[in-house]
Amino acid sequence: MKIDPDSTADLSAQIASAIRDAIVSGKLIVGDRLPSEAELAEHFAVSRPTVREALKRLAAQSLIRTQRGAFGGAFINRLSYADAHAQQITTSTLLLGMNDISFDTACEARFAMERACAHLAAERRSPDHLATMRAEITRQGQPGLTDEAFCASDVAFHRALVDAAGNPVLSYQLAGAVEAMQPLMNMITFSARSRDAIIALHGRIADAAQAQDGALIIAALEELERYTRQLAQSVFNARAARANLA
Amino acid sequence: MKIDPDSTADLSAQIASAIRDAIVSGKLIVGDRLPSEAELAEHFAVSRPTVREALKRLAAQSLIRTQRGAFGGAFINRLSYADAHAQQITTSTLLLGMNDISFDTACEARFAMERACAHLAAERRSPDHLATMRAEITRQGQPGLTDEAFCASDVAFHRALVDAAGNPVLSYQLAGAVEAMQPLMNMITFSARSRDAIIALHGRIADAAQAQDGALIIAALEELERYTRQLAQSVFNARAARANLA
DNA sequence: TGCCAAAGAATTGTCAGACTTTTAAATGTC
DNA sequence: GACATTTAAAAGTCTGACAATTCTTTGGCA
Repeated sequence: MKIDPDSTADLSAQIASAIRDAIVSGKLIVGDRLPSEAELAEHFAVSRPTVREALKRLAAQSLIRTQRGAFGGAFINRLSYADAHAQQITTSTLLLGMNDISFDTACEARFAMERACAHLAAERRSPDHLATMRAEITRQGQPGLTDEAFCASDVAFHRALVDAAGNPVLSYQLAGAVEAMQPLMNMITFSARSRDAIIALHGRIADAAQAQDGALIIAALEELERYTRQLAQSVFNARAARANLA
Repeated sequence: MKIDPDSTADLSAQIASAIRDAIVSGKLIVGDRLPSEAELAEHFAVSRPTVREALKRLAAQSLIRTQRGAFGGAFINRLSYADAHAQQITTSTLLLGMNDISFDTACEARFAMERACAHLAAERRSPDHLATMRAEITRQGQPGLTDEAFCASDVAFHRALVDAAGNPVLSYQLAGAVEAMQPLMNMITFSARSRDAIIALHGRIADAAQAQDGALIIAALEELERYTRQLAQSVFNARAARANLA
């Protein structure tokens, strides 16, 4: 592990890169312990605070974890689904929030990916997944539910559908797409009528999953996408009209 | 922005969290300048190195960028597609590399997602996308190409297909799925015969895209998935047999 | 002998203070 | 008004120190 002496970048960034490369390339493997901060400082010919900044960068990406005490130190982390998941959601949320992505673009991407799970979900769904979906549908019909709670339940429903595909990689990838949409969905006001329409479509999806009919799931998802985009359109139009009047 | 005085976590982690929350929740918006390190240190009642470690954590996630000099400081970054992309690929690659994901699982997820782009790609593909696909097909047929170069060209081909869907969110999400597979694909030895088969399927995909026929793209992708998984199977079987003999 | 408690050592976490480098604004000069 | 110089603010880095944590070892006791 070497660093380029005439790079203009921060030393801590260079050191973090060097270690990250060693991890990604497999030179350092899960469970390995890095040298102590003092040894790393000596190796890279920098001070300990600089090494520490580099390690914090890696810790922020869940690449390493540190442990205090004798025989503690920095250890290469096994990147868990949960960690990857969390990072994925943070990144997707920020990307959608900061880049003026249109609701349509995000919606299109999300439903396109979700439809990709339909056939696998139909084939592999367990009673557990079906039960979760039914439970969320029930929750969505309860009176007095806030829009936020309705959205959260919607996300839970769709996550159950995705998880039903029984492919953890797919679940992880989809998590970002589905959950990152939530802030955008939260901007929508759901009337009683629109909630009923969405709940009915959810019911069709659950029925189709129960019947293990992938094509039906896709059909319902397509209708849900159409309806969601139309709903968002009318909400945004109404808002724009109000803004013009004021 | 406050930190919990009786948390057991690192101060730098707590401070990073506090600032990250402010960004995600929108209290800090793109372009905003954080207070100087000295001011942050005073605000959180910690030392400057501790603040710096927190800022490095955020910088590792591309949430902020720092600038030296007068009127420099830490600024909230607009998370670009390129940054999100890079993070997505790193995370996915590590997840696949560290968690004993079977080739089949990763392959299934990847092709399921890619098929999700097919109809949009058929509809929106530009001459540019078609040209890229054709160029990569030509490259793949060149004699003397290493397996790594063949894989890289394969990735480029599929990226062109995904980009043809004309949805940046989809491209970003798919990047992880497609590119993270590359290390796994690199474990395969591609014989001349298998290369020819893959190239033929790529040709069918390009033809279907040109004809704007989404169903044909999907059919070719399904065949490609089948073939890829079968190829991997036989390579792994052969390897296992050799291992048993030795 | 066997077990428990205390000492010791290694290592990260945090702090204080100083110095260097970079950068942009303010100032001065022609 | 345009260009060079000064200046100040801020990040980047270093040194040295101490605190907190945790495993190992050692010592004492029954």
